[in-house]
Amino acid sequence: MGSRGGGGGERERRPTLADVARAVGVSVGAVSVAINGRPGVSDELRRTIQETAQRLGYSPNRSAVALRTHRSGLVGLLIRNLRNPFFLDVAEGFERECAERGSEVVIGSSHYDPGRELALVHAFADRAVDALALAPIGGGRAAQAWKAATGAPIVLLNSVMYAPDVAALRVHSDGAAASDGAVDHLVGLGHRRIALIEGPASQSPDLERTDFFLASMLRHGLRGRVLEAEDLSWGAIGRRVAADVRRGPGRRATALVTNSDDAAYGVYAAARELGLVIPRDLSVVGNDDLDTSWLLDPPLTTHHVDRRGMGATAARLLLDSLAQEGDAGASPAPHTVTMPVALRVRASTGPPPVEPGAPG
Amino acid sequence: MGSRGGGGGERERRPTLADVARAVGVSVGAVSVAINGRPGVSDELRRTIQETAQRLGYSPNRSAVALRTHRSGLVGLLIRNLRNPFFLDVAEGFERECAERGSEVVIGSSHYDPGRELALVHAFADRAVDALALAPIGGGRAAQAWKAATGAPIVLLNSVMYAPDVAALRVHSDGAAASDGAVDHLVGLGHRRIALIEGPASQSPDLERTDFFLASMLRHGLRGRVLEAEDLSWGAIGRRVAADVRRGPGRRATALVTNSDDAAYGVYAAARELGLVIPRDLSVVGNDDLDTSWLLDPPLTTHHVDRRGMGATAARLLLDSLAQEGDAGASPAPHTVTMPVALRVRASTGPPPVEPGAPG
DNA sequence: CGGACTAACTAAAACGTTATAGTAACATCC
DNA sequence: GGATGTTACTATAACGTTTTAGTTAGTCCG
Repeated sequence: MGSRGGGGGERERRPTLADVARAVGVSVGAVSVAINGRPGVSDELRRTIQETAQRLGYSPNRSAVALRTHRSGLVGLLIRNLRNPFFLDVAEGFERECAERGSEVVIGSSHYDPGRELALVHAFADRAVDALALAPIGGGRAAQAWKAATGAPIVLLNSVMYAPDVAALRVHSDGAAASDGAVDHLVGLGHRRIALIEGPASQSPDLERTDFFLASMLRHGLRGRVLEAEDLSWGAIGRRVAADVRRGPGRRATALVTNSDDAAYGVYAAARELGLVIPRDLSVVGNDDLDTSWLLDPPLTTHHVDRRGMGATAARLLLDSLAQEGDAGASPAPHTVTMPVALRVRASTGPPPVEPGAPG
Repeated sequence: MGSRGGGGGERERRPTLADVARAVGVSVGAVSVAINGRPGVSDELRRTIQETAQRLGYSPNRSAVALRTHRSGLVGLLIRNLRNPFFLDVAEGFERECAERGSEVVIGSSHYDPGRELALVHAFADRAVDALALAPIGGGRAAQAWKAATGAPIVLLNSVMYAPDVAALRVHSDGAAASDGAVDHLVGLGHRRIALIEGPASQSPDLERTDFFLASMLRHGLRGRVLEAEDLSWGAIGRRVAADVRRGPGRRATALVTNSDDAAYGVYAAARELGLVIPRDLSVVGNDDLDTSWLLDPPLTTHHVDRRGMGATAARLLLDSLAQEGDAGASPAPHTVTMPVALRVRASTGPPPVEPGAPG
């Protein structure tokens, strides 16, 4: 029954380098060198050693390796919220790529709390985590703290303006193109009063998104409005939308742009409660193209971006940078990758409602 | 500018126990004992040491601790697919609970590949991962491998019948109740030809779900059908549904039960392509109550379960079991927690279509 | 006052690797 | 034929902890 604890049978020690060495009759150094494929042993001995290791079921103790080499084979993924479906897909791509290259990923969620974010960065540093992918929240001390504590590579996700002084890799979707795409589409349909839904500045490092939106509006000679919700929960978004609707028919926004499909879902929920019909009363543009978005009622107009590719790219940048680290002195230039976006026009956008007393 | 690599300034070594010991003028043993709050130093010295450690910015090297104690402070979470929104919420609850108790979580995705699942189990074991939460795929060697390699605690998620011989903790939602709830509801609406959509047996360890479904049907004197899709992707589900629909009006199922909301979404997608209107032509019951499910067109009838609570429960069981391990010899009894489910009746279910030539 | 006990520490041995310095054997070369 | 390498190894010192076995000093007690 192989019970554990109590008076049960003792768990046998897992084999170590020393066990393999003893079995073959050589020194542990030779075994280490042979197994890691470094030069220094004859081909024949290497083969013997590898066979014996296999036979004994040897596999290296990663804690010992990490202690000795300061490399843990762990890559950190620090995101704001595990439940965000956007980062889920990113995480999927990230994990896949890491797995392929022999790294495990340790995941942390900041829950939008700067203190927790910083604590996780230090926890990762204590663990000798080799590299970090960070979707930061506002403030911006985390990336610096990581660099200061470890000097190891870091990639920032979807945060163009964040911590510009930190030598970081960056991967983000093309925010300017997405903004232009959404605004051009809505203006083309006849909308003039268009608003962007945002969370509080402190929670979002994608502040440039707001700038992009205002710029896109300006190109059409329009002044964009920004509706700042307390946070990005559906409830908070709903309250903010309701407040805008109370401004009345001639003043409320006829179209809402969001920075994520998830936020757009919040608008859907609010519209349902307010008795507004999308798109007859209100047009909505999302951003992410989550799988479920075309099953919604109505299907959501949104920007598609290759989220999994984004995660994989982030992992690739990180691991490449890690591999280069030992090489020639030159530190690799901080690299930025911009992922293209594509507007998917669906049924959540239409012409604005005709207003009483309006011309035509 | 603190550049890295090249000829840049050297990163200074992070302080160790020895540094603190030197600063205070005591032995490293004393410092270790003082910092970990174990008895053996005077209160005064303890205070001095802790202050000095704080001042120097000391924090323990987890690799060294892990090497020495065989405890890494890491908990493994091994799921089938990161993109599954169900396990996302579970992961969220799990991560939160672990974080609160000072463990980091290292995440792995089997991608429904038994080989990869097994490889990850061994990778976790090499890392001295303290405990494992596993959402296994069919076959069932992974849990055994974990026990054999580590003897450490394991909790199985939503897999009642899986590896019954392994002394594991188990957390799952109440499959029998969910099955009864769905079938009773549909039969109450007048349905008689009800089918369950399933993936291939090899991919799903929730095989008891099928049994539950057949039993629920039998209680009404009905014979349930099981539609087995090649896998649980929307495409595969769509093909299986299309095949059933081709059986013709008098023979095809009028209602479909799924084991997940995600699978139900696949049915929605298929219905849309086949020109079937839900619920007029086909009723659908999901299982999970994902956030998006009530925004769908039409809102999905489904079973709600506290997914985050499920993850938190799993973490709690695991960490409690870990804490007990050192204690009295008695190994804690394998514990099973069944999470209650609640049917949310929405608009995806209605009376079956009236069939030509049927009585009434 | 001397033996037994406790409290508060120190010294040193692990834990399982990797890396460095050393050694023995053997070829190379002027 | 001795200096000079090269090759294939061995022995051993780290890495930063925890833990075990001492060591010293102080207390208690008869």
